[in-house]
Amino acid sequence: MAKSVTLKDVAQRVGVTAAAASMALSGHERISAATRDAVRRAADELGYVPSSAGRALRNQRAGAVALVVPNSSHHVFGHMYFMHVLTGMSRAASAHDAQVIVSTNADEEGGVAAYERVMRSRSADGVIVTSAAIDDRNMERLVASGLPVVLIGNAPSLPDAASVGIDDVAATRRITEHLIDAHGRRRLVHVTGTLDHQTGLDRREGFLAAVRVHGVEVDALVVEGDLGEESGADAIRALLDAGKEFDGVVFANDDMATGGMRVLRAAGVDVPGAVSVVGFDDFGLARVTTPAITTVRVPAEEMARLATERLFDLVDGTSDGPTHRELPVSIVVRESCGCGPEHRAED
Amino acid sequence: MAKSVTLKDVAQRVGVTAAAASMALSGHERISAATRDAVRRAADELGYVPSSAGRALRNQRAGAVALVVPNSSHHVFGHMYFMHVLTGMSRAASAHDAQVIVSTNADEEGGVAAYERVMRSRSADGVIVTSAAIDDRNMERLVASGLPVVLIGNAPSLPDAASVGIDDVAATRRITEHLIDAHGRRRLVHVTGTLDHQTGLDRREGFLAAVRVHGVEVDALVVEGDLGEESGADAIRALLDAGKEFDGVVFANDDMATGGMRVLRAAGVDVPGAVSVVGFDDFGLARVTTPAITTVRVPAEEMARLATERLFDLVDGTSDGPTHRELPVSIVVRESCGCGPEHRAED
DNA sequence: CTGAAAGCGCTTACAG
DNA sequence: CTGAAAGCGCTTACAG
Repeated sequence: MAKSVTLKDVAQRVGVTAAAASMALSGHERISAATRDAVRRAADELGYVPSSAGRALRNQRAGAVALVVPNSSHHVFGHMYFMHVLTGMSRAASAHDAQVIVSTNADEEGGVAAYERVMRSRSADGVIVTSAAIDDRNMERLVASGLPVVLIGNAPSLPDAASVGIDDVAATRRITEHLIDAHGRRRLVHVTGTLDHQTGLDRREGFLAAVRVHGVEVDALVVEGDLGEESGADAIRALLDAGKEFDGVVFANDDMATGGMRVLRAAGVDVPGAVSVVGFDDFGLARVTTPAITTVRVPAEEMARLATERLFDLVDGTSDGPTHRELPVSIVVRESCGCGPEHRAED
Repeated sequence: MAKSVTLKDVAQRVGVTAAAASMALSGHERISAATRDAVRRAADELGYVPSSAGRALRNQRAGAVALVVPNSSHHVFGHMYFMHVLTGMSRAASAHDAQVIVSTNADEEGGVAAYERVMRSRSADGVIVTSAAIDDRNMERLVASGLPVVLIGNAPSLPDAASVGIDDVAATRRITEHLIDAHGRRRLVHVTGTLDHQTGLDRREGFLAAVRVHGVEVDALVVEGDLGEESGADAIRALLDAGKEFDGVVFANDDMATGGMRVLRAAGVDVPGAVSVVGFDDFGLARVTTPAITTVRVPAEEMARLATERLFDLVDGTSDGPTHRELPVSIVVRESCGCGPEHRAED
């Protein structure tokens, strides 16, 4: 490793101690303006940047936050989602001069879960966890340990956890009602997400609430999917093969909607003429399919930004206990439901 | 911060010094098997994980590698690309017990570039840089500084840099030739990427080489794009408005191809009937459009994995100077060119 | 063979 | 007011 510039180097050049140089750089008042400026100039000239390790050790603080991605969700969520989350985290972390560590947690069964490794090694001062399965024991342990954690999403089973999410139930209910009210659809199908994740349960509940209220539940069908494009295709194929009749499909995400629409088209079923389709997420895919998908826009980046802000509060001790923050979502109306050109229905 | 378990805690429980405990955990031979096991058991029981800061300070090594994303390329590359890169990096980093830091480098004009901050603060032992502009002075400085850096992509202007890339020229030439040879297209258009990036130049060169060799350069048109979906749309719209005639378009990426196809469809031009279209990247988008896009599959994850392996070689000093590694690419034949069902043409 | 010091780079509490 | 020690957690080179 190339020898790097330390505080001592800066101090020596100015003829003060490292301690004084440290204070000078931090603007401590006991250092005269003259030496303060001299030290800062020297630091600039030498290209001094504080050692993160030295600082972390002394301050008992890593100056970094981590994004932890449970194994289970590797296939579960599309890549785009994580990019939005990373972008949001980076934005917040930059504002706090902190680094972002990504722990895509390969395969760790027994032993300390990757969640905890990051924390116990103090590489990060806190972690953002997203899309963990409901019964993820490691999550529970981590939250119980008292280490700073903020979840993205809703976790009713972890009431002690700070979290930032959206109202999946209400959103799915609204978009389902759009099919019923605006398009007169009555024979509705819901293709669920993974049901070991809270979003899967919530979106299904929202769908069921809508059909119940509108009295069209007798014809409603629920098919289990896994959020993958193929599972959307499989679900529709199974329905068609079984001779089921339906005029609207509420997919728990856009990926499945894409797969489902592909099968419908191949079967000669017109979307949205014969069957209205809606999705969920709007992470990029929904806009580029043909027809473009009417969907619920999940503000992933903003969720991540807020979650990270909250995490810093926790780390700094500037906060008052865990709270759940809920963000509004909007429905982005495109073509797959039968509406005209794209527009957005605000919350 | 919750008080964490240190080596001293482990040592005390067993009744040895921290130094001995350290050696025991690392399996140093001077520690007897009995105490070695006792220490390890104690470490397990207490949930001891070494402090990354302590270790980094002592070892003069962060145990982390960073992914640096220049500002300039925020819009330039789609999100998917970065996820592939991150996945590849994580894989390699895990194998070396290293963390991955993401430096999405907000806005830093003067002063030390984010590139260098990460390195000088020794938060990371080396960095992977992807998609830097050709004339990025900070890149040059970083490479010149001798700090471990590996580029993803080709950088002929930085011969001293280790890098992992693909042959953009050959790949674009091949896919252009596919339009000429397999589909008899003669009036070809190329919509370029950003020309301040090497891939932009290389893909254009590949296109030009193909039309030259096949004697169809008289009708060839080159339009400058910026890799964004809209710029693909704009390029085609301009061509149509100008009354240009063409029967094949080689887009420098799939995003632009998507935008271009949208405009063609809106103008009533059949793809691939009247105009064949091909893209580049295959990061996910090309598969879901209608028609699906025939494209060059860029092995981004594998490039990142190899680049990271190379980076560790550099960090460890296990390597012999900078080298450029080139990965093979394949052409994924789908519908937009006029071919039948999807298949892949290997390199 | 083993015990314990030294020192990585930093910052703050303490001694003078 | 200012100088310099102490100590964060770790590991290895050194002293005994």
